[in-house]
Amino acid sequence: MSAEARPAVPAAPPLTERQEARRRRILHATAQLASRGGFDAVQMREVAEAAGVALGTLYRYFPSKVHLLVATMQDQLQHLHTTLRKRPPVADGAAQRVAETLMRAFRALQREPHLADAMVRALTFADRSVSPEVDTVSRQTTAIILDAMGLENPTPEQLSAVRVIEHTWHSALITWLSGRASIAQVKIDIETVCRLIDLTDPERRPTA
Amino acid sequence: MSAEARPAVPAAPPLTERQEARRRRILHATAQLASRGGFDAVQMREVAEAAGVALGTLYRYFPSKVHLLVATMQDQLQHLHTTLRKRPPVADGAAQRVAETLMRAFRALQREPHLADAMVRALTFADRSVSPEVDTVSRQTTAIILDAMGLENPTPEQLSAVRVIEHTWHSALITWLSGRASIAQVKIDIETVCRLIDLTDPERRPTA
DNA sequence: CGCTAATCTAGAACAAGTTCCACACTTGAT
DNA sequence: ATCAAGTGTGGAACTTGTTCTAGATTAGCG
Repeated sequence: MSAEARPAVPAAPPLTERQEARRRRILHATAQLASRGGFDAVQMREVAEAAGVALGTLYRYFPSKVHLLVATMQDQLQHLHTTLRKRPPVADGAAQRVAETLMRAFRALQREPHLADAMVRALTFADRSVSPEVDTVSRQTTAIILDAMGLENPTPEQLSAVRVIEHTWHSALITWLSGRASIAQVKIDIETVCRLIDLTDPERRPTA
Repeated sequence: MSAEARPAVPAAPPLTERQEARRRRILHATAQLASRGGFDAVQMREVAEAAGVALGTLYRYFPSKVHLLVATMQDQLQHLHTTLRKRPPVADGAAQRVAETLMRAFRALQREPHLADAMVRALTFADRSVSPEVDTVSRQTTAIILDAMGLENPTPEQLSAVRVIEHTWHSALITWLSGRASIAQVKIDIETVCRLIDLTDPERRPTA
């Protein structure tokens, strides 16, 4: 139960400089290819070639295509989080700030819809073998949302709301990526779900 | 905008009896295999063999593995909806009834977790070429939820809430299937998102 | 420096989704 | 009954993710 235990990731062995460079080249090539044609355009052989690395090496660094794309998403989320920290949302009220933050993220994704496709599809297609990595993405997303809310010690109720917001975020992205929902529709869904934040704000409705 | 247009599905050509039987055998074989080992266990060659049909024929009926599994989901949802109509939820309040309905569906899925895995993974992995079919699933789900709410003429606001509930439903299922969330966690998420229903009930908060 | 273990490389091999092809069988219209 | 078009069959072939192997390279260490 404690946050100490890290059973699945005992410790990433420290990488040499060349290895770090390889890893970076791989992720870069992946993002490049993904930006072109989405999930299908990320072909392991091509990634390996573009990164100047043997196929076997690629698989040593990332044990599957999904691992590779989830790692790419971690990378992108990192950037996003940094950017957001520099320019926090300005809206009034936690709900509005979260909605603003997610809409900003959404606009960033719209600039590279194919890349978004590759990352999100990988994320939801991931099976148990990728759970630790997907979990990291989930924690990053949670951190971004909590940041936007400006909370230090969220209540369990608020954490539930955040979970539901993440669910909606992922699923709404999918419907948009597969052309079943418009940008406007996604916006409405995000705003709708963000209402849950006010609903679970102990300031407003003290212990319901 | 009108609900009349059906651009992508001009009209399914009527199937002969033998064809209907083939289709049924295919779907049955699919559900069977999926129940065993989930998405990966549904192998097109095996489905074809189990259904007593040539591989090419299988592909004539369902143009991809994802199409096949989404069709399976349509089938299962049909069953579920029929069952639910016979025994509607009994809880007080729209939100409670929807939560009850979804939890019932969730328990049904728990009985065949591998089948659930196959169907849900296919659903979220589906690309644009499967949009019409996925949309059908979405409409079925919407119908089930609206039934539970007991609504004839939902407001746009209520429809938004329903959309968000569907998002949460799908995404929560995925986190459960990939072992990142417990059954209890899914329950909490469902109950949390269902609160949106009360929030958008014009009876309770007349035009906010 | 010289050795050993780990890492990389090139490429073959394998697995499963998908496509193709040549031929057999229904079916429906004449 | 017969012919043409459409449908189904069996199986090969192609694609791309993944695994495996044998031989170079590299890194750390005495």
